[in-house]
Amino acid sequence: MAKSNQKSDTQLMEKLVSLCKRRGFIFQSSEIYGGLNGAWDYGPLGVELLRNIKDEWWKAMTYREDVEGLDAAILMHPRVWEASGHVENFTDPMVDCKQCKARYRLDYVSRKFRCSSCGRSVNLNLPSEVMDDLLLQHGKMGADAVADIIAQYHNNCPFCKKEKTMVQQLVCTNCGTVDSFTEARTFNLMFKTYVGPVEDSGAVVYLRPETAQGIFVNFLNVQSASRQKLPFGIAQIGKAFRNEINTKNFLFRTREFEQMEMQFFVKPGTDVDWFEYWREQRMNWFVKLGMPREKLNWHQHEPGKLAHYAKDAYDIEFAFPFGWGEIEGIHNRTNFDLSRHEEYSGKTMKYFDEETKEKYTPFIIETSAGASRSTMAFLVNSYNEEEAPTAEGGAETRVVLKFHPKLAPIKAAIFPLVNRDGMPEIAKKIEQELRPKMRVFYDDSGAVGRRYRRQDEVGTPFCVTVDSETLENQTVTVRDRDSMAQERVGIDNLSQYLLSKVLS
RNA sequence: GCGGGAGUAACUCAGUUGGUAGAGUCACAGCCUUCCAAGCUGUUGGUCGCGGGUUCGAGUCCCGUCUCCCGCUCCA
Repeated sequence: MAKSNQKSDTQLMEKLVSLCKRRGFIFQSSEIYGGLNGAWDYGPLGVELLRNIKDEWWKAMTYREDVEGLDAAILMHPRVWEASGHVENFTDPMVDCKQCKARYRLDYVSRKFRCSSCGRSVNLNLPSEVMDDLLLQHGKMGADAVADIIAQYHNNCPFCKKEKTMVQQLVCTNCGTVDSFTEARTFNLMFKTYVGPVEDSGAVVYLRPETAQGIFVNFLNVQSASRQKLPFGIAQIGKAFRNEINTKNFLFRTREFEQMEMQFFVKPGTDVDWFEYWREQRMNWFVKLGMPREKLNWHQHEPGKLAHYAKDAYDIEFAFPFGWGEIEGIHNRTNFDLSRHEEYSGKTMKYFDEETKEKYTPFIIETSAGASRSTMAFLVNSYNEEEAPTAEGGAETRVVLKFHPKLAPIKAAIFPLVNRDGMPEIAKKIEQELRPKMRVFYDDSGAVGRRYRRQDEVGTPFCVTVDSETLENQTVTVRDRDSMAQERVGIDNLSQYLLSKVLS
């Protein structure tokens, strides 16, 4: 993001957040109690938008012969998260330098050993688990206790030969200050809770930090129940939870969020081709729903920075006002997950290929989209302010959310032009006819121009108006949100007309 | 977690040296209106984020805390 646009970008976000609250898209969680950090509620229009996005995803991903649906429980056996690596890798001990306020992951802090007697420094070789433990104990254990542990491996100082004098020192790589760190604090990003009324460690379970594991552990259940052959996928939409250190940017980084994930199981060796296939599919999905390609970006994870499970990984990023932000990840997870679950559960996760008579552990191509993040991206993308003519011939700013009709919370609004001559009655009848077929809104208050603008602000693609001509020939005007152009349509054809526009 | 900014009606914001809390918009009920908001009349709506303290008296001063925004940091 260019610096010069920073202020207007911030203003854009503020206007959007304000509109979201005022019109019932997004509210802050527990607002009357002062709010809960990083949690948001979807209001009447927000939930429609979110549902529409999820529906479009579900149709695109599961209305095909090679993908099945699933809805796994949020609570899973705790061993799942040991197998997945989340217990081990989702924990980051962090320290802050008291001198320069820099924050580090503890394992990135440089360290040396020093003799507390003669003061000379030396490199020591200790078993790695001892090294790790010493780091974790930093600040919590006295120098003597540290010296005792080191003495089990190096009893004497190599220089002055005194016993039990070696202590560790942590060096800030930013300001060079020695031992100025806060106590190590661990942030496990998984929320913990307890099964049953007793809070003992045997009953600990986690709120899932991703929906994917529910798919992996059900791989063979789904495969056999649906009689699918490889390659095939399993799709799931659901909430996930991460105890983020910092939440940020409205819906972008929250502690509770919703994922739309599809895990595609393939024969090893075919994974690279499927990876490319799904990348293309997923990018197209966003474009078809109205996102300009130039507002979307591929970000490839650097080979050295890939997650522990991944062979290749691309993110689809959207141009948010605060910069590029990931809205979906397409990852080649290899056979890591199934192999680990096989190891930890003792149950086979292998697939038997009837045709080639081979038995193997499938590779997995993951498409993992954020439903919450996508909702925010679609909101940002749809927000427009434009000059619109007024009745007096002047110009006013028109705020309009240009949602794709499939995503719009309200599909059509119905107005009587004026509240007399039988127009309200006809308009009411039209409303009742349309309501079972799509989300509609009836409005008869104020001038019709005001009603149009109100609908623009929530992204309603069509406004139907009953006027005096309706009384003569049974036609109404249908006003297009984006062009503001009107077209006369017969009441008989109205439902068909709108449905064809809304569904295509 | 650090630094900076902010929090007063549903929204955007005023609020003087500490002295009974305001405006516009929105909403609602009418009136008027024959196609692109801000005509008329009336009405609803605020423990000034929350909790302490100072004071005869706090939206205003002090302390703490929560939340939001920006920048760092972090983001298996």
